[in-house]
This record gives sequence, structure tokens and C-alpha cells, in this order.
Amino acid sequence: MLTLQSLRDHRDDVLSALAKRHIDATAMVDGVLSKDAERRSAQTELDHVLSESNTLSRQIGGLMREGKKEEAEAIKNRTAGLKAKSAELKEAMDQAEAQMHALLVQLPNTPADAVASGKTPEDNVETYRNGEPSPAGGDAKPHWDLAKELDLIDFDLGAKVTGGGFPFYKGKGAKLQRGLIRFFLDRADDAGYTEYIPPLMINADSGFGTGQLPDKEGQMYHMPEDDLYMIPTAEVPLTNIFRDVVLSADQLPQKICGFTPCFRREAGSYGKDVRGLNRLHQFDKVEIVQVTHPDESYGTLDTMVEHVKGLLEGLELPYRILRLCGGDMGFTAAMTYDFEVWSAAQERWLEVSSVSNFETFQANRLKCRFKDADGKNKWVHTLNGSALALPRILAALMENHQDHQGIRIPAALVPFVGFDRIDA
RNA sequence: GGAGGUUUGGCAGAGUUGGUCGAUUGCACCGGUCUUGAAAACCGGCGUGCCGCAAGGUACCGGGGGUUCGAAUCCCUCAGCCUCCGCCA
Repeated sequence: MLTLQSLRDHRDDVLSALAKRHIDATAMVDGVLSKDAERRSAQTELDHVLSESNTLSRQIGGLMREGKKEEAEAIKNRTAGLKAKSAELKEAMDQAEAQMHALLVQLPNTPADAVASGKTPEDNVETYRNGEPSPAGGDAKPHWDLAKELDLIDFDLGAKVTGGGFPFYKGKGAKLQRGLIRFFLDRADDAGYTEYIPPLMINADSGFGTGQLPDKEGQMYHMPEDDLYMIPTAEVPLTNIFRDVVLSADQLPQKICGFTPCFRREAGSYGKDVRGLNRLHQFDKVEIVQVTHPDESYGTLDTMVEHVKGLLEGLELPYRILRLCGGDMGFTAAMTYDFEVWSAAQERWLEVSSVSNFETFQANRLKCRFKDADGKNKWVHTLNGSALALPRILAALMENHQDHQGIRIPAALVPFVGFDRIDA
């Protein structure tokens, strides 16, 4: 959530930044500001009334102790009006505050300066490319065919046992999955990230902290009995570690990572984009998260991008990096780099990672601050990235490293999976 | 799931016959005196949000609600933690 302070101090800058998302937030921002002004004036008045009634209460206390009951009673009568008045003002203040908050949570993050204006994925800016997308090879097979022929993944069985989008991985398919997880975790460990195994369900407060709630509850599986949500990404439990926390400056940066399954309802998805491993309700992912000093976050974003590059190069996959334009960026991000791997068999780019800086947007929701050199508590910056999500990587490995006999395992991965080929 | 206990500022830990308690004290931390330097000792400071140019005011003693002129202290409710019992991987 944007900080109230930023709206108060830099209203016009906020509006022009949000314009890069192609939304006109003028009405909402001005609504926030007017509700805020309303709240403040109610509070000022309320504080005066409370001050007066506190004074009277103290007088009554004094008189009671001295046994001057009648004088005390006389003062008591004067408090009734103050009480009614303060209740009224409190109500007005709370209401203005609630209305202000309701508007504020609807505003997406302001894109960073370097983020391009733009509406669609076509407006994203390619910042790096490694390897060239090969032309469609005539006999390159999509991973869903390979998965069946080599008996690595059983989609139908998943559909029977659970439903569409919940595949079974089996045999070498399962081992490949397990090896990839270890490969990603070991690389994160080497890069200094502390590994966590977090809970797979989160409460509503955590959902709010990272921005899934309100409004996006439809994307998460919800257990109404206990009012818990299945995590859509490890970002949620990992980042919420820092909810309601004040860090000391020397505790920054915090670098943590974790492997979890992720659960997404993906309501509204359809068509070829959801074929095979392209879009699942349950998938595995290793997530990296950093909490940094505000001055450091963009440097950190770059190091996280470099980390993911290293993973893809280890897997020998052709990829490109896009800096998302305002219109294509998620609600909570100030800047996002997407990694896409080329699949000749599907003749398209597959998004395999997303690395973002949220600046203070999540910190403000999480109430995560650090104590600065001047002794003041200030918002931290939070960042995260997939490093990496499994299914599309698996798809890309199968599709890019297929030959006529089967699938070749890249050298860097062999120690983790225990074999160097998958053949029929 | 049942019974009981408990929840106070970074930590420890007072305060529950309601009344100058936002809160004693110790530790930690910051500044100063002393010292060649450090330690010790001594002096001072030391929670957070909001309103206010400031002085200052106001709110917060797990969350929410209530009683009262007045609540950390009483009542209701929810949650966390601990102990015992039950059930169970």
C-alpha cells in the first residue's frame, strides 16, 4: 500500500507515476487526501474534548480522596456532555480513517522511474538475451507429448485423483523435479540466502501483508473452517516473517529463501496457455526474498536478476529478460524483471521467473521498519523473485534438450538428479 | 477436543480492594564525567502511532467490545503461549 505520506507530499508525482499503469487515480488519490484531512480535523477536536474530560476525571479522583463527595458529583454532571461529544467525534474519526484506508489499499504501487509506460506485454523492454530463439524444428515435440511418451508426468491420473492442473510426476520425472529443487536451493544457499521451510497455509493478516488480500482472495484456495489460505507462493509466508518487526540497521539486508509447493486457483484461465505444465493449480517453486535498506534495493534487485541468470545458464536454456512496462506489472511491484525461456516446440516464450522490487509498498502493509542512524523508524524495502518455478523449467528442459532418443540432462544438473539422460 | 494457568515497553519483571500508571526496578542500548585507552563507578537519556510550527495534547499494558466521571487493574469475547488429560502421525 502506498504510504499516506507520499500522497500528501508528492501527490502529482504519484499520479504521473500511476499514469504509466494507464490508470487515472486522481479521484482516488484526492479521495484519500480529503478523508485524511477529515480524519485529522476530527482528531484535533477529539483530542481537545478528551483532554478536558481527562482533567475533570482527575479532579473527581482528587475530590473523592479528600472526601468531598458533593463537589465530585457536581463535576460528574459536567462530563456527560463531553462523553457524548467524544463518542461522536471518535465515530467520525474512525469512519474517515476507514474510508481513507479502503481507498488507499486499492491503489497499486507507483512504477519506478526506469519503468516504461505501456499497456500490454508488447510494451515490455527487453534488457538482456542469452542464446537465440531457434526456429520451430519440424519434429520438436511439446512437453506434454514427451511427458507421456517417456512416462514422466501423468496429467490424467492427477485429474482423476484431484482435478485438472494437479499432475502426478513419476519415475525420472519425479527425480528430475527433486533434483531441480536441490539445485535451486543449493545455489541460493551459495548466494547467502538462509533456507526456510515455511507453513503452506497462511492467515488473513499475512495475505494482507504481501498484498493478496483484499481483492485477490479469488486466486487463493481458502479453508473456511479455519479461515486459512493455501499459499499461492512462498513469498507470502517468507515475507510475513517480517510483519510487525522493527529491524536494526545492521540486520539489513535479510536474505532468505524457501522451497514450497504453491497453490493457485487460476480462475479464468483457459486455452493453449494452460496446456500441460504451462499453468497448474499446484506447482513447486524456490523463492528468494530480501529485505533491504531503501538505498540498497535497486542494487539488490540487480544481484537477484544475476542470480536467476546463473540458474538458467546452468540449465543451458535460451532466455531473455524483460523489464515490465507499467501496464503489465503486478499490483504491488515498483519494478519487475520477467525471465522468459524460448520453447521451439511451443514456438513461444515461457515466463519462468519474476523478480521484483516492492520498495515500501509491502513494508507499509507489513509494518516492517528499521531503525535508521538518526534513531527514527523507517520503512524497509522488500524484494522477491522466483529462483525458480519448476513446471515451466521442466517443460523448457524437456522441449529444449530433446533429441531423437529422449532428453539430455544439462551437466550442472546431473549431480543433482543422478542421471544424464532420459530415454524411452 | 476437555480442564486450569498465563499474555505489561528490546529482554527480564513490578503493578489486579479501579483514581496524577504510559506505567517501579534490573539488564541491554545511547550520550557524558573519570581514564593514555578500556572496564568499573557516577550523571543523563532511552517504547510506538496520531494531531500540532511548537509548547504540548491524545491513544496504546495480546486483539475486539462493555461497565465507570475514571480501567493495565472489573465484565464479555476472540487469539497466542504454558501445564495436565484425551486423540493421533
